[in-house]
Amino acid sequence: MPDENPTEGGVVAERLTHLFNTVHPAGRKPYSTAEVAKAINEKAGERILSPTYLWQLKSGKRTDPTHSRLMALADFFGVPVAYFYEDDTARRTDEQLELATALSNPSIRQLALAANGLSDGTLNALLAMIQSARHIEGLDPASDDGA
Amino acid sequence: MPDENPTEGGVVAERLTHLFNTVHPAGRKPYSTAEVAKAINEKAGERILSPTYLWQLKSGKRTDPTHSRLMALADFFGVPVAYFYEDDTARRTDEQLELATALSNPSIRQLALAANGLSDGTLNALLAMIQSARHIEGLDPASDDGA
DNA sequence: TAGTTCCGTCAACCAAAGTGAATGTGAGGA
DNA sequence: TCCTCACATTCACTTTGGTTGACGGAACTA
Repeated sequence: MPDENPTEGGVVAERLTHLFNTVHPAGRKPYSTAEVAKAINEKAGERILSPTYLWQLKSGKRTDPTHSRLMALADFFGVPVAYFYEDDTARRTDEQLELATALSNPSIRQLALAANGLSDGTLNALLAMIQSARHIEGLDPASDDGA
Repeated sequence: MPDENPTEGGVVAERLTHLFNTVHPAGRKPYSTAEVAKAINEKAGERILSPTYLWQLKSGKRTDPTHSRLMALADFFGVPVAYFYEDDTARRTDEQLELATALSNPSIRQLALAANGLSDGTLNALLAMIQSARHIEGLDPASDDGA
């Protein structure tokens, strides 16, 4: 039988795809499966998974990985293991994912920490400044899908 | 032959054995593997694992179960999945998420997100501005404990 | 246009996870 | 003593997680 159903086929696939699309250094296109596999293996110092298998997981051909491999993946993307299976963990994590990648830039982390405690008025003024800077540098307006 | 080498079979076996020994209704002897397997399968409404396999995990003959099975076991014994592994991975990701939640001020979130992708020069300029704003508003200079 | 490289995709294969059925053993019970 | 029941243990077998190697297409270069 042709398995078309994307939700039944695998939550893991869905979440993984989402991670690939969203978690990557700014100004860079998404990681390839080969890159991620290589990074994971090198960090671990042993072979954890192959590029092909990672692709199979991502595309739903394989659905239920060994816990140790899932841990390695979660670690790489900086999400808790439960992200791949539990809905509200995923939702909460997603909200923080974009912020977390932004904060992987040391300058931005510094910025955020420095801004902590400032009055709302000042924060708004700063935000306005940043928005025009984005415009000047030819970036998209920052998405503000506030909770 | 005396007790098997406890490290040989892996952490999972050790933890699982401990759970079998300690987690059971008072005034009752420990669950048998068959009991646990049956309980898990009945609760799930489908076959998750066999008694034999559970015993193999417990005794270290099998070491790296599928994540879904591990979840079922953790659920039965009422422990988090991470319990079965020496999970400093989990601890590290948790810390990461803490940083994100710590910055729960929506304005600062917005600020950080908007700043994402800006050039280093602009970021430095912004940081300088923020620093003087702190001064003006009578706040301490932002601590910059790097790393 | 041809050569190179990287990537996603696929199919055949291998190894390890997971099962079923049989054997051994000790505790009751008639 | 013999039977039986519940459990741990073992092993040959099946299933599926995971790998290897190859192919075609897109992007870059000469």
